[in-house]
Amino acid sequence: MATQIFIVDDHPMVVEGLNSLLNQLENLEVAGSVSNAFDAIPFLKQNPIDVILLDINLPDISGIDLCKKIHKEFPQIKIIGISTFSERSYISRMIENGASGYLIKSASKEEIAEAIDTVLKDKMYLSVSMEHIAKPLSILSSGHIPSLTKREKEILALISEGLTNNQIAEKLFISPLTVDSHRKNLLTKLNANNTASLVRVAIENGLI
Amino acid sequence: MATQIFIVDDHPMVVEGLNSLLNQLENLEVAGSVSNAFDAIPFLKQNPIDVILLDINLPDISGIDLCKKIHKEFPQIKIIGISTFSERSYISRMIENGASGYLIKSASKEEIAEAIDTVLKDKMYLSVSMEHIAKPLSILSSGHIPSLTKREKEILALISEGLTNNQIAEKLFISPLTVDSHRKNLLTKLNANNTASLVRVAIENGLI
DNA sequence: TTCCTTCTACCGGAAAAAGGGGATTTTTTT
DNA sequence: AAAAAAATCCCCTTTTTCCGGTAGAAGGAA
Repeated sequence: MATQIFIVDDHPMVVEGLNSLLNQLENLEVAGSVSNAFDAIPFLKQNPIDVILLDINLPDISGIDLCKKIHKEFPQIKIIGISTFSERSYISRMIENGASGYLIKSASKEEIAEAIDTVLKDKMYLSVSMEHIAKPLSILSSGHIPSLTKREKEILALISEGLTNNQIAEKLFISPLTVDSHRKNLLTKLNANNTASLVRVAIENGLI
Repeated sequence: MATQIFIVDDHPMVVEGLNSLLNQLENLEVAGSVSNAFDAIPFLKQNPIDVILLDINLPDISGIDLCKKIHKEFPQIKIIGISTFSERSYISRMIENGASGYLIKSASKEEIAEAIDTVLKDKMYLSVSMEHIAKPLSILSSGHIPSLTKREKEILALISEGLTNNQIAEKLFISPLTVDSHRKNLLTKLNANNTASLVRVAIENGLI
């Protein structure tokens, strides 16, 4: 029996495109598609699926969370994340949550076929197109997304809004020196050398 | 003769999807598609096109610039911008540069058909799906998008990468004082009070 | 209870940025 | 050629951030 593919993506254009591209390939069959996370689980309970192509940005819950859920309930199903390159920061988190690979939306038919092939062999597939991207993610490449504490996230958000240490201190009823300490920790954790790169890295990694 | 459609998008999945969706509609014909800005103009010189579906994120030059170029050279051609909702900040600039409408990638077949229909009647089409988007754009809603000069964009990018005025000056072979002048102009133009908000606003508005 | 993390707070000095000017040259447009 | 826009450079002062530490208090986990 042909490999059963399931598509989870809320962009009709993309679903239609994947359908059309996959139909040109041998030994594959698109068993179905849904446009949100909510409908995905029931479908999987009813149908024997081999590979899921899962968009990272979904309207209801994030692709990351859905990925985790699917991987827990259906560990035999291979998951390939799909994203546009602007959301590349999510990728490593997908992998951490059970995905076996990812494709960016500019992937060619051949790359899609290769990705499916690779994950079916229990290997990890990483889109080569990724390498075309000019600036690789500093943090992504180093492997781990730094975990920030509640307070740090709070202060990071205020920094990105343009508040100074003094203004933040006033707002949070703490000493400006404390804010400065948090700021220093943020710079270290996100591997930034100043406020500018701090904000950029934070936004790129979805921390804000 | 059927309405001639031209697609400019670097995501094969999307191109394939649009092709497939548009073929289901009457009185339309997809005359061709290219995956970058460079190939777009030559194609337009050779083929009589009515409507262009133009992705905002292209590998070579930005969709905005291409939009401007096409509108200048082929003013009779209607342009519909395409973007995912995360890039919604570009939309108003597309409109300012000659686009007649935009669609987000989660648009349905019916919306796409309506968009094409609308722009052919010399009207503006704005995707209704847009209204579901949670936070409206600060600058978009306030009406005007600041236009930055080449040098300003260049310096803005370097600032966001964490370079100081001195480092930027060295890199561009200009005086640090000049860099500082540009920096001050950037702060004014983007209505930011410091580097942090400068970088945030810049990223939110797709300036980086 | 001890360990660990988080949040808190401090010092001193150096470096960078912000604010508010002014002014000349180069490039582009009309 | 004239006007407008962009890019260049400079001064001064104040504010803010960066860097290098150190260290106590609160709270949860082992």
